[in-house]
Amino acid sequence: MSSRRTNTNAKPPRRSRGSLSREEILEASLAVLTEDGPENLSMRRIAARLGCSVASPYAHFANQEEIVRTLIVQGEARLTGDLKAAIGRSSDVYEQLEAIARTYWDFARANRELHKLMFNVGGGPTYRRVFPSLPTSYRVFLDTIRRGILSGAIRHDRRAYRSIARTMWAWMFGIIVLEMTDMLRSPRQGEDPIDEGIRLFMHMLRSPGEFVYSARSRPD
Amino acid sequence: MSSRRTNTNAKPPRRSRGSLSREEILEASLAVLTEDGPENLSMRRIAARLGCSVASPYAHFANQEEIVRTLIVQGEARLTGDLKAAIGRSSDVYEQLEAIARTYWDFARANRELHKLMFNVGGGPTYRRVFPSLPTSYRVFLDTIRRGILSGAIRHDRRAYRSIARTMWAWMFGIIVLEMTDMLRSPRQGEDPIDEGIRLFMHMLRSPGEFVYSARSRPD
DNA sequence: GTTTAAGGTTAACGCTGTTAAATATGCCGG
DNA sequence: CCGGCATATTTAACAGCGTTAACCTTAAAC
Repeated sequence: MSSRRTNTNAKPPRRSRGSLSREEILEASLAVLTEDGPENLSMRRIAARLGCSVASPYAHFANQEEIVRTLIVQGEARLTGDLKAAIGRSSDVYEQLEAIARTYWDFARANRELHKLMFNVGGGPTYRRVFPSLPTSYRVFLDTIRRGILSGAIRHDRRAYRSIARTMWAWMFGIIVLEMTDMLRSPRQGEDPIDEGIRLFMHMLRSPGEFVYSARSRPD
Repeated sequence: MSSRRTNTNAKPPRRSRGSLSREEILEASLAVLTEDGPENLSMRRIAARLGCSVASPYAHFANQEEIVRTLIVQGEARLTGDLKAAIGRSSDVYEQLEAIARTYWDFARANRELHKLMFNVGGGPTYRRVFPSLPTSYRVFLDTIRRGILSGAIRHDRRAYRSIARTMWAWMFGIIVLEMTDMLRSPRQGEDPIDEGIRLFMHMLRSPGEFVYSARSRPD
């Protein structure tokens, strides 16, 4: 049998010239990411979903890293947008901080694989220094703490806002990562582990003190 | 020239029969891990370091996952030992908790790549459910909080010890991960970011309250 | 000394990212 | 309407990854 008759080895339809765009590639990458997880986000799976060959995306992105970094930056932008919208719903600093914690938590749960990729947790490609300096999402949180202290709503040493923000941010980040990697035994039925931490930190912020800022308190 | 004369294609020296052991393989794996990071912990690099062929380790371990899991379990045992030694140096619960936080921090900094592997942060092979239920290291921490509350040193609701432990553990874990992935702007010169959090949590624990335990406090 | 089983090696498969070379296609000037 | 060009797309290849079947060597048992 001639190979012309059998369509077994018929060439796959070639994609026409301008039919591939950065947006389309990013969409397919995000789809692969959310369906298969960051550890399976490969160029070949992306190409398969696009119906193009493995090398085609390289005409639009320098390499896989550029795709991943773009996904991360866009995810960061979405998270930052969510956080800004959350603090816009109240003028009380404590309510704003609660809203930030819950919004961050909800974002991570609604975009598990993307969040893993963004913070390089749970496998997937590893690239150094994705965020330029401070992530904008953290900036929103830091400024909220700072506003609360400067306005007097949070009665702590002015110099302490960075320390408080770092500690509370680390808690939020940690509880999310632990939850998303199944390393967390949940609290009682019907409650998110984020709630107990919110209560704890809110209590801490409401009780005034100079405790946070003290130079070299470590005993030696 | 006969191939016998040139030693260019001389066969590499074969390892004799019992010369490979589980311990030796684990040592080489740990060396590759600490030198090249979890994302480069490959069977081929391990074999190269051992001077054996790629397939030899498969006579001693079922697959790469078993090697990684063993490294993780051994790392967990070391960390748990460090934590137990740390709380043994004092009988005051607050000092014990401070010691746990600093010990955990020091362990992570002294074993960066191992810690990344243990908690699946910063690339490397990903396997589900490495720890059976609760990591023993967390168990040590949880019991310390529990002792403090039951003894009355920490004046909080008895039912709250799990919540407090989860929150403080998530903070420790988060600050370590953030630091190890270069996502943390450090506090002032000469101070570890762990110190400010310790002060904050110690203050919180010393101020009594029922705030932590309250059912369904989330507004709806 | 011969046999045997266990451990070591080799080569291969399919997966990964990446790239040089070949091919096809859309567009633009004539 | 058609030729030529630029470039998007494809193909095939390379190196490295985990894994395994088949082969080989060696140490020990008899």
